[in-house]
Amino acid sequence: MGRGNCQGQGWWHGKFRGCGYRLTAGREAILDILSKSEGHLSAEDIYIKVHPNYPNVGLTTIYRTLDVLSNVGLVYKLDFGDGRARYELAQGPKGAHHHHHLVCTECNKVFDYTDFIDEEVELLRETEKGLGAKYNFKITNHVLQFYGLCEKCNGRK
Amino acid sequence: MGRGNCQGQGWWHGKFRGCGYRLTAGREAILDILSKSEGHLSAEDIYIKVHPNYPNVGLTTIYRTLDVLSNVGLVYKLDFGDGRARYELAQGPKGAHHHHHLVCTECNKVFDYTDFIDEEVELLRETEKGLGAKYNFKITNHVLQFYGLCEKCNGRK
DNA sequence: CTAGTAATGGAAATGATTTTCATTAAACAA
DNA sequence: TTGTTTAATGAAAATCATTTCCATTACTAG
Ligand SMILES: [Mn+2]
Ligand SMILES: [Mn+2]
Ligand SMILES: [Zn+2]
Ligand SMILES: [Zn+2]
Repeated sequence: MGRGNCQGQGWWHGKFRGCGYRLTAGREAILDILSKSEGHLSAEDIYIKVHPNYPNVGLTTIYRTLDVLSNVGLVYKLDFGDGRARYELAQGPKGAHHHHHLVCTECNKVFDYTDFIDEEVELLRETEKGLGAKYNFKITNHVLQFYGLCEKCNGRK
Repeated sequence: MGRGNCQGQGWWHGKFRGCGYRLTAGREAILDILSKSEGHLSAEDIYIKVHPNYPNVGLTTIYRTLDVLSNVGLVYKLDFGDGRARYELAQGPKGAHHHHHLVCTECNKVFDYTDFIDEEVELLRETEKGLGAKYNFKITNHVLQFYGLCEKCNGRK
């Protein structure tokens, strides 16, 4: 990374710096990996991908950075029930790419899908409104995931 | 499955035995606690409640039994994102009591709700069908949870 | 450039859950 | 009832993702 140049790098600079966080090499490396990979990486996945280029970025920093990034809203922390958190970029250069997840309980592959998103979002919004009113609950987010067997694993039985 | 009930036993006796599992004191104690408590107990919660009456039932057995029970379909294993699994009876003597969850991210209380269940279930079924067809995915279950601040925690800000 | 302090990495700690293994006790046939 | 089979059990040790500690480093404003 060239020193002294704080502008014109990644598209996330503005948002990141705007929240009062320092922009370090390790953090950029992590964002870089996340933006170049197909989502759903675990902390260790990221560590393994970052390490060759930044051997001095430790796993601890990966965890800490992912925490910061998800607080800032740049990444989503996902839980597919396999005992380790997964992370994906909340938005790309073009903006948010809203999707939901289909998880294979056999091979643990995760599939993004956007079909039905509109109806889902519509119902979820309505439900949130209704529940919020009835229970005086201020809903901030939700989790909707489908689990099952992917084509490959289903055929293999 | 389904086999004659032995008299004087819990309502789960038939289902449990029908699956080829032995019915032990520890297992009955755990089912008993689950059926008498308002759901969402962690393994340790259950251990603490079972221990006074069955001091010789260890935490290991609690975990093992909960695993068996959820395989048999008698309990649901729930994950509210606080790092420990929670368990609730899948059905009472009267049958299934389908509900969804509202989780307070501040005090970690979990609220059951049945409102909107019909619309939710309808949409979920439709989505499952559509996704199953499009991705050749055999969907077996789903998770839908809302997170936010309960009345108390929201007011306290 | 320098002071102030956020960020870092490696080691140790944490904590829920699982595994190991010797022992106990359901289930069932005799 | 009694004996046989083998599932179930408890205590301790192991796992393993994530967090905490703490001494050191390095962004950044001034
Ligand atoms: Mn995704
Ligand atoms: Mn519940
Ligand atoms: Zn699969
Ligand atoms: Zn609350």
